[in-house]
Amino acid sequence: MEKFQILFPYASTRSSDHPVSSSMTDNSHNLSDFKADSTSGGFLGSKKENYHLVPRTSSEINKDLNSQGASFGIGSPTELKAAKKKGEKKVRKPRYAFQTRSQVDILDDGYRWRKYGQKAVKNNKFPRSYYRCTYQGCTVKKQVQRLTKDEGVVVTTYEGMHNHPIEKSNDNFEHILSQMQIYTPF
DNA sequence: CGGATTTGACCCGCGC
DNA sequence: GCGCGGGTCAAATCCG
Repeated sequence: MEKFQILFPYASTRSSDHPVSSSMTDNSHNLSDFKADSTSGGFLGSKKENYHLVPRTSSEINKDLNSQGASFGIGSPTELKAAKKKGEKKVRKPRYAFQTRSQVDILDDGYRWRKYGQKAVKNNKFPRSYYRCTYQGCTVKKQVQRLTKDEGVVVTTYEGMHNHPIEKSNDNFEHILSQMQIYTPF
């Protein structure tokens, strides 16, 4: 595996005057709803390197990404049909993004993901990949994209929370320890 | 053979 | 209404 480190993106000054919006409205099979709880994201870290998670709000993320010239469609609503039909408040599922510096795109965070799409992103020569957690009933998604600006940087965005434990039997304690760090930064 | 990936089609919201 | 950008579906394909 390969080492990578988390960067703390911050930058920005401008705008989100046009937050890219997207559609998330989903489809036919009603996914079991997210239990949107806007606090903790339950993902974690990986192997041998320790790193910190930086939870952020959608708008913050948007700012960052926009300012880096990589428009990432975060910001959007993940309000679902369910919300519609139930007349509930539009809950936006929280999204958490962070950047890492790595040669590889697939950061192994301990969960098992199934790729369900890949799209070219405007202003970016690298495609964005979409993954969904394969655990039954778990609707967590994540997308990964590399910045053209600096192709050493990979942006990973998580959406939703896992409703189950990590699947992988990870190699060793180091991994577990790094996870513990993740759960306590608040 | 079964699960994961690939990849083009499809769908939706938004701005013009 | 149309086209565009972004997100998802799903059939075909790949791979263990």
